[in-house]
Amino acid sequence: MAQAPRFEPLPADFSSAPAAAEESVLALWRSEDTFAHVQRARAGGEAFVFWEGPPTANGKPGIHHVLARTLKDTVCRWQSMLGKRVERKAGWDTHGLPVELEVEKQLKISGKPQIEAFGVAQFNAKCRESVWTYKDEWERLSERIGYWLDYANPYVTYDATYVDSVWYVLARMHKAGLVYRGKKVLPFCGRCGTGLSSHELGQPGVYKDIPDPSVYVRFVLAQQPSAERESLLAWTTTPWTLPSNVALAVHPEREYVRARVALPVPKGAAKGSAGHEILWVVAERAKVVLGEHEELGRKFGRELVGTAYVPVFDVAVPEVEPGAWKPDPAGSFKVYSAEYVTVDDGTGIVHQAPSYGADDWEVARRNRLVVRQAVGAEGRLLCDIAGAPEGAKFGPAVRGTFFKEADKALAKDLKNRGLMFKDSEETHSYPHCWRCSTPLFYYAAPAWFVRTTALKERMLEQNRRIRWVPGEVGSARFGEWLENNVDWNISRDRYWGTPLPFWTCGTCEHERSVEGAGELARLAGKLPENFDFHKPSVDTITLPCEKCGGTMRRTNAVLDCWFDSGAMPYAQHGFPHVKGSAEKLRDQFPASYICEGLDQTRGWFYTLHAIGAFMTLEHPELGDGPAYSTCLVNGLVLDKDGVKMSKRLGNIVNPWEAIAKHGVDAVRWYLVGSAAPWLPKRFDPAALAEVQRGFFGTLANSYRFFQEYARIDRFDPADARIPQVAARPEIDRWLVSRTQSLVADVRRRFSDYDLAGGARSIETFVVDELSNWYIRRNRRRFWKGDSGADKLAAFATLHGALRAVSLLMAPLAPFTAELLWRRLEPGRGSVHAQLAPVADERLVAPELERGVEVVQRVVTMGRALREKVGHKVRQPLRALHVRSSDTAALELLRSRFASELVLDELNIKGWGSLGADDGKLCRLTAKANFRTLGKRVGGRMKAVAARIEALDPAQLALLRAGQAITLELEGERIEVTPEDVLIAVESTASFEVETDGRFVLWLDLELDDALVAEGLAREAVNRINGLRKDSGLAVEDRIALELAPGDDTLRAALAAHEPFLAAETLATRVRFVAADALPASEAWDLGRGHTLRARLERA
RNA sequence: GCGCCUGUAGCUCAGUUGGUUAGAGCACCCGCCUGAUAAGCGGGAGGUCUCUGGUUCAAGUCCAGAUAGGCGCACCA
Repeated sequence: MAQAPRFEPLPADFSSAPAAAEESVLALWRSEDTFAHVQRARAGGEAFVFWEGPPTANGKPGIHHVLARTLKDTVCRWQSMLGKRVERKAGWDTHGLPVELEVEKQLKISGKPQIEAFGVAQFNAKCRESVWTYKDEWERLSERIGYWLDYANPYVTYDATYVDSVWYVLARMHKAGLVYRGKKVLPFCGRCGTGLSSHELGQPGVYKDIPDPSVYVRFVLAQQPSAERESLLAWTTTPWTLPSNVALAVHPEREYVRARVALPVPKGAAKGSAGHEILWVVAERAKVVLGEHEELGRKFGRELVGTAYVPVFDVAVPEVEPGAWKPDPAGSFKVYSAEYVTVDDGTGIVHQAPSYGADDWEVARRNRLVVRQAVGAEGRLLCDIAGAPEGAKFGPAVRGTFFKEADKALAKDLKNRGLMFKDSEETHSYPHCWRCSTPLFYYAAPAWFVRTTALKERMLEQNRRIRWVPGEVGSARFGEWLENNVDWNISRDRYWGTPLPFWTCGTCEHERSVEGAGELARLAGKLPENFDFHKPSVDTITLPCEKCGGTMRRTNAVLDCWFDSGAMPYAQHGFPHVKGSAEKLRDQFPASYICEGLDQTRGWFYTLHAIGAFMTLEHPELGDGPAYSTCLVNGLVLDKDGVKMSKRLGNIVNPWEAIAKHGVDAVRWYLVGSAAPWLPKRFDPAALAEVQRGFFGTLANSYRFFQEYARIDRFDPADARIPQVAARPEIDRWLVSRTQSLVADVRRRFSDYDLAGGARSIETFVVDELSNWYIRRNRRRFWKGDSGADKLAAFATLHGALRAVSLLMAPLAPFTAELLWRRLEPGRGSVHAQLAPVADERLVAPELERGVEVVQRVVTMGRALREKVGHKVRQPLRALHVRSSDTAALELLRSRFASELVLDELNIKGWGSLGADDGKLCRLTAKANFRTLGKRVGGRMKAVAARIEALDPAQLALLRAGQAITLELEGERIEVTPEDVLIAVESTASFEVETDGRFVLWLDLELDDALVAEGLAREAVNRINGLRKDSGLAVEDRIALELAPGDDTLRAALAAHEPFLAAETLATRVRFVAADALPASEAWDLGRGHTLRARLERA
């Protein structure tokens, strides 16, 4: 016979210091290389494709990363346990502004001129280093939280093979006609000197409320029709755009009023004493903007078109070539019509600065207006406009002033010159650069675009095939985003990024794309030694123009780094340039599952989707579906008061601290199990402690219990003498049945991405059913001396349940599961290499599960009743009486199994009466079963319900006997079956009962001498065992006991129950001595006036 | 302004296709147990299911509106 396994105890400090135990698991995984082993074991499995959204390693990971990574890890582990091959390639996002910004900070430089001065090559070298600042921290945390990822072979977005691949994607898009170069008004960051894409504008924290000026400016008519000065009144919140003004716009179909308004007067002077002026505003706004005024006339907007006015600033502002049209200087400083003008605020007259607004740009294009730029790409004035008055706290609006800072000086200047009608401040939400926080401005700059609008329908259609969890993120949020899709600005006038693979000819403007380093080498003749894709070396490569023979130079820009990460499905394999990458891509596309934060809707979720929509067209072998088929979205992690974590508030939870204190399994379990993943989550350390204690503590105790006795008895799960499940006692079959139900439930939920639901199911099972019911009920079976079939059955049942739990919890709590599994199944390797259990339907016993439910219900009521009547459970009582209308439940209670459970739990000698109704102590009441009847009788439900409540006992008896009865209602006959009537019992007794409508319970409270004696014996056992514990005895220590009862009744009672007493206290010898023989010991009060002294020693 | 989500006990959350008396954990109060023991268990108290209206025989659940919070979109001339 094989050696029985030694069930090792859990680490002694598992409950008090779980982190140490987890570290030991990590050490084991490291030494065994468990991850690699599991991956090898699944090498032949069907692929479950997971893509890791690449983090940037130049920032520290936080607690929200623990949530996201746990969700990723749990699903991957689960799928792996389903036998799937789950490749888990790590990835790093290494390009882009955030990196450059970090390096600028490091070098204590700021802005493009300083970078250029520092040297682009050196700057990019610094960037390449900087991206790894926190790589170790990321890897350490990922390892510590059990996030299994292949960090040995990550994809890195700056790697040559990666860039080579991204070039391929871009070049294919270019060849498909989807890439174009345009001049567009874009949100622009002056500090970074580059435009932002619309999804960068969607990053959290971009829109911030800041005070903006709100100014009403007079545009004085060039032709003054009367002696009183006449102006068009325009409103703006961006005075800095006024020097670049070239036109005004009005709505053609709106009415504008010519209003006579009193000029402002000094305090105390009569209104109008300073004279009047005439102002034009849209009719709807006249009252609000002008206040008291005299209406002199009205004109439609279209009638105002062509009206000329005097420029507000008489300075030479640089003009720029719009490119798309030839400007006509004669058109400047006139009124034009534009449909977009609204009357919700302002004056209905909109000042036009084409370079700084998309709508303005469009008006300028249609009317061939001149484009003036007083503010350049750095966000600073390109010429002197206005000085600051003496003593002003603000500076002048001179060349070099940052646009936001020019506002005050300009406003002051307008005021001094009498052109300011009204001047105030309003708080607006204003966009800021998502990384450097500089206020953005809209600016017309040349940029490269991907015509994603051409893919809109395809993206919408493919989106409908993605399973979003939760669904509304896809249907509403993402869908809406796609509906409003605009072309993707992929160019950034920066340094550290994938260079755009587009070359243009200086002579004939011919433009071409390059698919990768190979093609570049072919076109250029050869590439320099150690060719690097990055700036500046790539810019040294020129190509001969295939059209005119001129010289083609690469466009200066680099790629939006979001494109990098969106291209990871292809570039992580180096597709198509790396050998074998085509096969690899086909195997690993589309993703079965991705999971990131809600903020990625416009980030990675979009870029993957958009590029996927194109690549699946280019490469039909990739299928016609979306790039990913399931997307699990997780919400924000807030602090315990529901406040967003921020450095400023100091409420950031350090993941390391939480992990050190409670162990990462508790953190994982809490984060995933406490609520749906997409809901904002509060991180409450107190709740975390509760998870650790309540669930993990109980589970550990359950294992400890098993382990202790299994070891003593050398239990072997492979023992041939273990009875088949069918031959085990009911309570065992019950737990086996519940175990199977749990397996089925968790399988369904985990496979359905309902991780929280699965966690809850496991937790309920462990705490309520396994620990609090099964183990508590069956403790004695494990203690008893013999090693017979019953004991083996108990061991096997408990072992099976713990085994199932360790397997089911493995994806979510990988450490604890491993600790348990390795002890329960020594020599079988890692729990993570196992296949998930499959429920055995044949072992599910619904009648037993129902029976235990009934038992638990009656026991709970019985305990409440005992409490009510003041008899503690130690005092045995003669009988328990039960009344119920539920005949099936009564039948269950009568079974030996249930009877034993109930009577033992409640310490009662036997059933008193167990019946439906004796007509005296309780009464039956009937209620309609709305669920079954409702559908059938519909509108007559109320009447039927009333009739059922009024049924007489004879009819109830019929129903209880299983017969249907017929009700007459307004001439109609309604058949009522037993199922349609819910019969409840109600007590009519004058003494204490416990009832819940289903059962009525009462106790036989009469105590005879025998019951009292037994109660006393139990009291004695209780005290003696307390003493045992206080004396520091081990559980299996035998004792010699000396008892000194205070009176003869007690002496007789204890003597009568001596075998019981001895057995319960493990006394090998019990000796009764005189009361004064044990003077040193404490006298216990056993109640009813009895006292007892005792002494014990180890036998 | 528009869209989505959330609002259930003091706190954190469950609540299946509408159906009898809305549940759990924590905290609180009162007990119990003591061979899992620096654990464990039971009982009690605690709810106008945010509000209003509607559909329905029946609404925490469906519909409409309001309200509060969150997230997103748009506008911000």
